[in-house]
Amino acid sequence: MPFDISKNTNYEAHKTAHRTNLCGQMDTSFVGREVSLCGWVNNRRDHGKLIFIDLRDFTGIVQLVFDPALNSEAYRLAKTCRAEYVLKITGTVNKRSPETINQDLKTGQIEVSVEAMQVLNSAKTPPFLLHEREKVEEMTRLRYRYMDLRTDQMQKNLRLRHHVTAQTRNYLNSKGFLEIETPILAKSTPEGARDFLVPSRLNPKKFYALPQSPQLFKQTLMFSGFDRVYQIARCFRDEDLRADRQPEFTQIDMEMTFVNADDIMATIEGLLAAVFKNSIGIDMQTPFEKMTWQQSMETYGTDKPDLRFGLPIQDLSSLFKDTGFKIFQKVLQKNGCIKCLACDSAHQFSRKDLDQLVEMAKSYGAGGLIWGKIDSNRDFQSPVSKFLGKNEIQAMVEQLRLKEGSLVLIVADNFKTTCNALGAIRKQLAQKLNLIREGFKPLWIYDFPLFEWDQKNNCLSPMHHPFTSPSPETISWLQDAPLKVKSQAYDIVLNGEEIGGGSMRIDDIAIQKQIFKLLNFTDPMIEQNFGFFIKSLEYGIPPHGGIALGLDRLVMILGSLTNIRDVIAFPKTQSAVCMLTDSPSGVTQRQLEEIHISLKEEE
RNA sequence: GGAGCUGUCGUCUAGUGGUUUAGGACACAUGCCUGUCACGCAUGAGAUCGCGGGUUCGAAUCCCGUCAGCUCCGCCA
Repeated sequence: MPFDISKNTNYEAHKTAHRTNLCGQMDTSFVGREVSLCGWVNNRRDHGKLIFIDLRDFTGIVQLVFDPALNSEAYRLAKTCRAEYVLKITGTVNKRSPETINQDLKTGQIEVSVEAMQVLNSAKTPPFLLHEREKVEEMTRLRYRYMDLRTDQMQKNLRLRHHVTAQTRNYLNSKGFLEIETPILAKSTPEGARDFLVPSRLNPKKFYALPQSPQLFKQTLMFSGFDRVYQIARCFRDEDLRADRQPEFTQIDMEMTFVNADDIMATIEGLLAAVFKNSIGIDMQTPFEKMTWQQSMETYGTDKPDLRFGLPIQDLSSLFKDTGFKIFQKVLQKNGCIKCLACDSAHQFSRKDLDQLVEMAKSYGAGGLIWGKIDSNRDFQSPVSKFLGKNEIQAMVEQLRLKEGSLVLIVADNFKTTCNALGAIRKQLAQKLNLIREGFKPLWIYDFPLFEWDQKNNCLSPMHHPFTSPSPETISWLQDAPLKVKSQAYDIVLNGEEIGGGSMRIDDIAIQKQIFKLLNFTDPMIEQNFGFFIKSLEYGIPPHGGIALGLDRLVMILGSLTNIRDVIAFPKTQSAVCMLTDSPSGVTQRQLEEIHISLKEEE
């Protein structure tokens, strides 16, 4: 069930000098009582001698009635009211006559006959109708964010977000966690995303960096004996934006001492179960499903699979190992693989649809996409069928259990590209065929490779971060075959979104140094960037690990939304601009001089 | 860095080379209305079609460029 504002409001607490109650609170239990209410004019209906105003606050809408016979002054004022005027009224709650009850309104059983009114503020005509938010272009809503935020939807989203952070604090506090803040003006590090830099006025030519995450600080707090800490931490990464990525975002960031990965996962499962139960009333099954990285890539083509539908990727490499089909031959010679998706309802896919899927595969770097349909003669109708042997087709039909009307989509390329392309197409098919079931499907992905190969720089790079502990089972490969080493890292995935990730950390200085070496960090570089950290490892540090949840994404999923801008009060556009404040913007010459910066002329 | 989609009164949109003086709905203004509830009725105001070039007798419409928004690839330890 969706988040309900009324169930999460302490009405008594909102009593003030101006008002006795809230609008959405009004029901038949108030009949006969005099109340004072404050709010905005949602709508005015002027019948000449009788005026209705729908008064709105964050809890809902209540109908006010203005009758000149009751109070001519209030009636006269009501005539002048327009949408979004701010009112304070005092009146009596009356039961509506049966024929005037509005079933669509929570407060529709009653209305307030206004005896006194004060217009606290007037308003210009709003730039868009609040109840038409869904239709209004996002650009307009972001420009007038203060109006957008008045809408039911945004009120609900941000109140849900608050509820999630409140629940998080409650839960973690009860488990012995301390909330400790770490610096926002932090240190730039060479690894990972681009840093946002902040020049230092007091230290010419030097820069702080905004933290990409509080990683090293929270580990350091473990070294200091705080045992377990968390933080609702703002993080900054100067990378391109997406529907689920903003340059500044919020993590529920935590770290624990004397634990193993299972302890951390159990803690997160408890936290998420509490959050789901208390915010949207969903009971989550714990423990969550777990899957190795390898299995996830093989089966779903991604490390963040959406388990609300099946449609597994299947491997055809061995089936085609002796094929005469040149494309497959070449791929297999280069240690690539042949994988496919198979589904029913081939008739739903026009030639145009299939061409689009081919384009999609190409956009993910695949050489192409081979498609084929099983027709009524159980033949494989495909542009490439003439290149395939009869027995190969027969074997494929059997392995994939194809029947009339089956559609097969094959990608042959290197492992990563094949998975990537088919993973994306799998999601596309599920959407088109309406296979995505309602509900929430969390799972853990674990057993990640410790490193991946960076093609561009021709070196190893950490899959998670350089402080991730190798798994004991594979650590012996570190020197000779580092790409075979698995890490003690884990991601939590929900409905196809990565909502968090963490790891057990390295607590052995020798291993930490070895990893830095493997990553091609030179000694001076280590000293300069992680000097304090390496040094601290020498002073007795406990085994520790942690995790960070993406709060924005979590709330987005809880609210059944499709972009995180809708759960952020003041988000930025795809070009990282704030449409409300028009940041970023230029600064004065004087400001620049103070921070020892001169600007290059535009080329 | 790349691909795709979008841009017309305040808002949402119709319009795909010529009866377009750019139409409608909602919002807005004025007036009427005692039971409406995204009230109703009447009248009115409101857009040189994101911006700049080009093609054409003629451009909101076609072409090129550019800007902005969105989705995606790359990127995001």
